Amino acid sequence: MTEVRVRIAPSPTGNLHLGTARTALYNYLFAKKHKGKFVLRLEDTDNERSDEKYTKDIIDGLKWLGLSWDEGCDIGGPYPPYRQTEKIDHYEHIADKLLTNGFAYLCYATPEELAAMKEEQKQKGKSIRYDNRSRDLSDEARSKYEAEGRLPSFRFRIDEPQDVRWDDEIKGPITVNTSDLGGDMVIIKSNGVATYNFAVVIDDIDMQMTHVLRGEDHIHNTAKQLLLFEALNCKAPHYGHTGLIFDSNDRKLSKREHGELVHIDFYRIEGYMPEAIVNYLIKTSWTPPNDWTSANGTDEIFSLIEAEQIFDIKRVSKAHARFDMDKLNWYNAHYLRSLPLSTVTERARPYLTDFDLSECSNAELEKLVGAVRDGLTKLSEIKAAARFFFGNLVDVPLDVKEQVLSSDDARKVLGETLSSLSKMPFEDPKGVKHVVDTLGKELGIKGKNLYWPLRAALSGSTQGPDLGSMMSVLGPNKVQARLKAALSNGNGGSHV
RNA sequence: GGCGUCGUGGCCAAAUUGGUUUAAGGCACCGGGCUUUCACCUCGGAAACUGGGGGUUCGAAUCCCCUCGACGUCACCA
Repeated sequence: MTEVRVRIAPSPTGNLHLGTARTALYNYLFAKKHKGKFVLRLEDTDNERSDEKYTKDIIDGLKWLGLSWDEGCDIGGPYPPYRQTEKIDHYEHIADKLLTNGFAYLCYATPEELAAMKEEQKQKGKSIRYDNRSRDLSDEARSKYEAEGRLPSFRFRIDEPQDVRWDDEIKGPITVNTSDLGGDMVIIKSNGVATYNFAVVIDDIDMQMTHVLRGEDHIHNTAKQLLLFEALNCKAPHYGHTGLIFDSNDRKLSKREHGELVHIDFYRIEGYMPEAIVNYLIKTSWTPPNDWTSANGTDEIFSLIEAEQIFDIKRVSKAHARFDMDKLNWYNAHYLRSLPLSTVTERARPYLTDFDLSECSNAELEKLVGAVRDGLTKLSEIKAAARFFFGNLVDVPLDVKEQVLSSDDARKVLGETLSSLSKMPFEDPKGVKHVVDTLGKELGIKGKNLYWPLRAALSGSTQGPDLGSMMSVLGPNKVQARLKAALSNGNGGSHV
């Protein structure tokens, strides 16, 4: 059996898109599952829109997700080049061959003429297509056009009608009639550059691809490409087409309509865990085998590694995927609190640049992150959640002061806690909490009346992580300072 | 418009590929427990006659026909 070879072939005309990432994931998983090779190829023949910065974003994004490839435009491999602009001549050379075999011909129609033709077809209510007008140009006509200085494009003959069929890895049998392909297709543009459909076929041949998994917006391209494989007398790869990703209104996810929401980088910046994105993206259109449960005891949560073992292209849904931010958030919250604390802490650092991190050791920072991570859905929220920790004192809003700190009971709680500080095992959250509880019992104060004054005095808010962890994180010095401050101006001072 | 693909609770989706499924599970939602609130965790609940209509069959979400809807595609973009 030949080795499985698949690829992701983005065009660097924009940042890494959610859909591209999902397709990359499926290809990657397919390769891993079959112990094959995964290739990253750049389809950059559109020199108008291509940009190096997009190439960087795409590569960085794929790596961030945890994907790696065996061959690619950045690392090379046995079938170079992996960038279409570096093999323009090669495409033209193959096109020449098609020309001499009669599979292709030169077309001298100008963009204006083609536009006029389409306009006319539109007027008549006919479907828009190329009318194959240059198929059998006489030598005289050709010389005349040449003399006019017209630059020809290469067109590939598409005989019609004729059914093109293939057994799609995801959708099952698909049939497309050549009459619906829009007429003879351009394979080399008049500027000498290969079109997408032509370059892809040559590349897939050169790189010996065995499977092509991509979005269903390529179904008609597949028909065209299959014809090209035939003309080139090469074995075509197997194809699989996934449904596209839509929003809740059945609109395709697009930069135009959804802005940054379609870019992987947006999620990285917002503080989503790559593990969550990967898990979510894979799960949107694919379900693990029925009898499988992950180490987590569920078939919802799984890692890339786990997916590599059990991925089966046949279980990719035929239907469209729907982007569901709630579910993504659920995944992210899950990973935020189940990933190793050290990992989350490292990833949290960039979000805490407002604070003076030299103030705390790495161990203290981990403790802090550990205390607040349960309440987060994404890391960008940690700035607000962790604010209470930094600085010796804390700002207590006036209304909180009045409502929570001004009563006699509140002052009693603060005062007693202050004098019990020496009894508190600060390294142990539960122990600290226990001391507070005991104290409450002695004072005959419990519930909110007991906890809220402490919360307010220590963090400026009545909400937040568990009181014990909070005090433990703050440590004796800050706790003492803040309790004192609250006690000294609990009746109205507005400064810290 | 032509051609193509898809259609199971509010959303995603399973159903050993026609047979104990009185249609899994997750998200969201609602309620109980745990908790100082929120959250986390945990337990439970409500929610679909499988787009609609016909067939075939002892039996259909699964097969056939019709119909509706959504989306894709009809470039010298990729």
